[in-house]
Amino acid sequence: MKEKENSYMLDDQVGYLLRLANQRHSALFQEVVPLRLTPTQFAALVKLAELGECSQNELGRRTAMDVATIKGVIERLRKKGLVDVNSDPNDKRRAILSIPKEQAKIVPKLFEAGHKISNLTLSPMTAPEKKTFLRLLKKLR
Amino acid sequence: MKEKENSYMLDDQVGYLLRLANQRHSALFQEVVPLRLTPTQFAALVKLAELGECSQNELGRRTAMDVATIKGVIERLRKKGLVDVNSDPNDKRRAILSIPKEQAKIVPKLFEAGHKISNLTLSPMTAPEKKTFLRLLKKLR
DNA sequence: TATTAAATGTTAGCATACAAACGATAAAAC
DNA sequence: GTTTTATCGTTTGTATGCTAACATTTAATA
Repeated sequence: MKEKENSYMLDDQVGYLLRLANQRHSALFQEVVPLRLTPTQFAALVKLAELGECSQNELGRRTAMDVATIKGVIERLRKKGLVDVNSDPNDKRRAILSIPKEQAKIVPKLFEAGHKISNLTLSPMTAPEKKTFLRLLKKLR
Repeated sequence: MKEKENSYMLDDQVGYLLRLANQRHSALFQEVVPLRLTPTQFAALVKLAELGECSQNELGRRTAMDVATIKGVIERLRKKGLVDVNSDPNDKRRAILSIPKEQAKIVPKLFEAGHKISNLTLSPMTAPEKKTFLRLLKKLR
């Protein structure tokens, strides 16, 4: 059975609903996250914490950010003192990123905030719904 | 049972997955949509087609766009000749938006493209999965 | 009626997000 | 060993998306 193409319900379309869900998440994120981090800054930081050290391009790939996007994100994190940037002596193209030792203690706080934000975002769902939703959402990568 | 807060899997978090799903949708959108419309330009246009005439602020509310965002979107649509902007004689604050008569014929093409994009975006899912996913996604508004 | 409050649209600033083009460097192919 | 290709990072341009402050106009209230 084919859809009628003389009608279109914007409010039922997956793209529109994804935008709304993102808006919801971003608003909750902002209320909970420490240090006024943005979602992308947060993603870059926790992934860098996971990897330990990493080049800028690789961190971008691991967090699904364009080279131009990760560049700006790292620059703002650097200004906040949350990321160190050093040049790789073995590869003059590379910039090696790391979290300064003095800032290591914030990582557990980021994890805690992250869990809280995820729970808040999914709070309109029951436990089995959350599980189903995340499973299906992962298909859209 | 409480989550361990000494670990955090970015790739399993709803916010990150929503960003990835949005990226997927945007890429497909761009391949299919006519006139190089962006997702927000598209949303504003089809909602305006649905409403017939509308003030700028109301169109923003109906498409979940901030006043500053809808302002820029309408300005770009106006430059493309896809939206007319006229001042309301009964309310000097208002700008009345409409789709020019010469452009009315593009609306069915937008609907067709919109259906195609939604189908492509959800193509990794089975029919029942699509239904479940959209039902759950609507809870995150 | 005068004051207050609310709605509409504008502008500026910050932060993604992506495309495209570029120089420098390193790796692969010949 | 030289040429070709690929990778890394930078810069520019366009388009959201939000906050905040603002002027104008309209509606509500005292």
